[in-house]
Amino acid sequence: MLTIKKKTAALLADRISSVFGSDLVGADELVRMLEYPPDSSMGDLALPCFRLSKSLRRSPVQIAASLAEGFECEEFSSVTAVNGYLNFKINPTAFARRVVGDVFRLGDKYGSSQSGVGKTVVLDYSSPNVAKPFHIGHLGTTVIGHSLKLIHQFEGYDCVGINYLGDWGTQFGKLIVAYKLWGDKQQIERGGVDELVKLYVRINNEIKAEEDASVAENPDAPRHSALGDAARAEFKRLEDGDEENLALWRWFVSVSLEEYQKTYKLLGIEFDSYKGESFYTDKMPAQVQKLRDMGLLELDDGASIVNLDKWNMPVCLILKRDGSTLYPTRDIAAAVYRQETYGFDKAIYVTSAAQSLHFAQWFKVVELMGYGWYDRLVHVPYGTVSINGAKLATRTGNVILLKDLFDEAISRVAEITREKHPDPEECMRIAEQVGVGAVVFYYLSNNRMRDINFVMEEALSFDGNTGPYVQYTYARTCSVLERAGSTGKMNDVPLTDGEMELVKCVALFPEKVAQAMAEYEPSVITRYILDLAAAFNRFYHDCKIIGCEDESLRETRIALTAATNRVLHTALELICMKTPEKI
RNA sequence: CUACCCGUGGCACAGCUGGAUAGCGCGUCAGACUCCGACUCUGAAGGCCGUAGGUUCAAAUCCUAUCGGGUAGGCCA
Repeated sequence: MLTIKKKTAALLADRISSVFGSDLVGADELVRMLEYPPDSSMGDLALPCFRLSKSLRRSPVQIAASLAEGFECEEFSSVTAVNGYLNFKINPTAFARRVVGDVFRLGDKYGSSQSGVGKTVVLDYSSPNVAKPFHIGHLGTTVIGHSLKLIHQFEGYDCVGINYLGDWGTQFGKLIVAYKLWGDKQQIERGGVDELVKLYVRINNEIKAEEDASVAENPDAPRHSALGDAARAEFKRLEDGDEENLALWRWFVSVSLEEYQKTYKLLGIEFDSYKGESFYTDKMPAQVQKLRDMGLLELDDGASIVNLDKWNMPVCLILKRDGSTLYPTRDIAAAVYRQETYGFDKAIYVTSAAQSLHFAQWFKVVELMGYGWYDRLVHVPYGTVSINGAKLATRTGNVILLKDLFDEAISRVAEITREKHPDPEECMRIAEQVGVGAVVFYYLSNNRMRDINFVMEEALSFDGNTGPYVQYTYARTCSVLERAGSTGKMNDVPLTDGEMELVKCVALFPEKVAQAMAEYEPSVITRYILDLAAAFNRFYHDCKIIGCEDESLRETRIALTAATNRVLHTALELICMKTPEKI
């Protein structure tokens, strides 16, 4: 399948060499040079000839004129030179026929260039911390990460989605102490992760109180807490394989996971691996030894570090003064394991931009260690989220749990759908798809690097550029097709501007998918969906479809609707949106 | 102090591998449709693209400086 640009570039390359007898400009180069004019009245595609003027030693105006002179082919109804631009007007019927034909022929593969066939990509995303709240701060990594996985799968990659759970560390010592002191098994079984969080918050407060008291008593002595000591001791026992503590730890993890699964299910997310931090504890020493053997490790103030001065970065800490490991150590060990296990062509890490330095550092360390695959590591950062203008803070209670966010969204939608759908089950199903979709669409509308101020009212709005708007449009196409009873057929009828705009928009999809993947940017798809929905709604408004008198025109319009329906479906799924046929 | 990210109409955002009159949504005002689904569509008002220099035939887009906001920076993750 060829996109308009590729097809045009191929024709142009021939044209240029036959007119100027020069092979200076290749088709690939021309694809990059071609652009869409700001106004379609100028043309559907344009080649600015300014950059060619140096190599062809002629003025842009002359070049455009020479190329336009007698340039005829069936693809274009006209090729004209305007102020140094070579403007192409597409032959509408042939073009529409080809585009819609591609959509019908390729079905749910339309838009994919299959550029990832035979390659493997590992995606590390979502990764919540066990026994800590799963809140909207995790929405970015979860939704962007999964969307990137879907996009890569669509392009033919073998994908491994990894939920790198925060399931190890001193917080488990604290949790064990807290549970033994105040915990209630049945309460946790009933209340789930919320109860664990309560225990965790309580012990942290008590430890802080003890420390403050110790300072008040003797300002010169270091801060101290008996509970803190107990927590460290329990974690040590856990590390040493104490059965009782291990059992508790497993239980805490499974209770937390159970809760997260509910949210994942709403979003349609499944992971291929849940290997968390705990899995890598025994894989770190080998990497530390390798660093030491290679002479990369330096002692600094008792800690083991890798000096990164040469690369204008602060040192990367590998071991604490007491010899215990750190975050970068674990990430390096995990990357090595994943390369050995999956042989990835790309490993993508979706985390907050706040961690950019951390990733830059350990990526560099991996390179220094001589691992040839260091350049396959990709950090995909995203901006931070605030709520109503205020920063997220567990302590002050300024958090919105993901499950509460989705519950709220769903119940608001349910109030509206209830009138239309008396069947409670159907009503809830639709409310779920639309409510969750509204939040996801809102989040994925922006450039991922932009900081988001999360305003519930806006996220759940139904007007304008929103999830409900595009899902509604999709449902409308479904309804039209159902009433039509067929998927139509492209006939040789003249197309209006509105119809052509829709066809051009459909034709753009493959480019957008490629761009979204190249930039690791799901919002490219989100905005494309908006364009497509708008183009369809204009078409829908201007043209009678089912009620069209002319049979061959009616069939054509139904086919256009079917193509739109197909692409909307594919595109929505790429950004973790459900596609309800009725709303 | 150093590094990275962001700074586009009242609000929230596209456009940034330089290219033809800077786009979309919300809000405001005025219309159309009320039909294939409660929706949607059309038009108007509103921007010296943070500021100042520079490169170029051409700068919202590249470079430099500067201001404002955010994030990170050795024993947390």
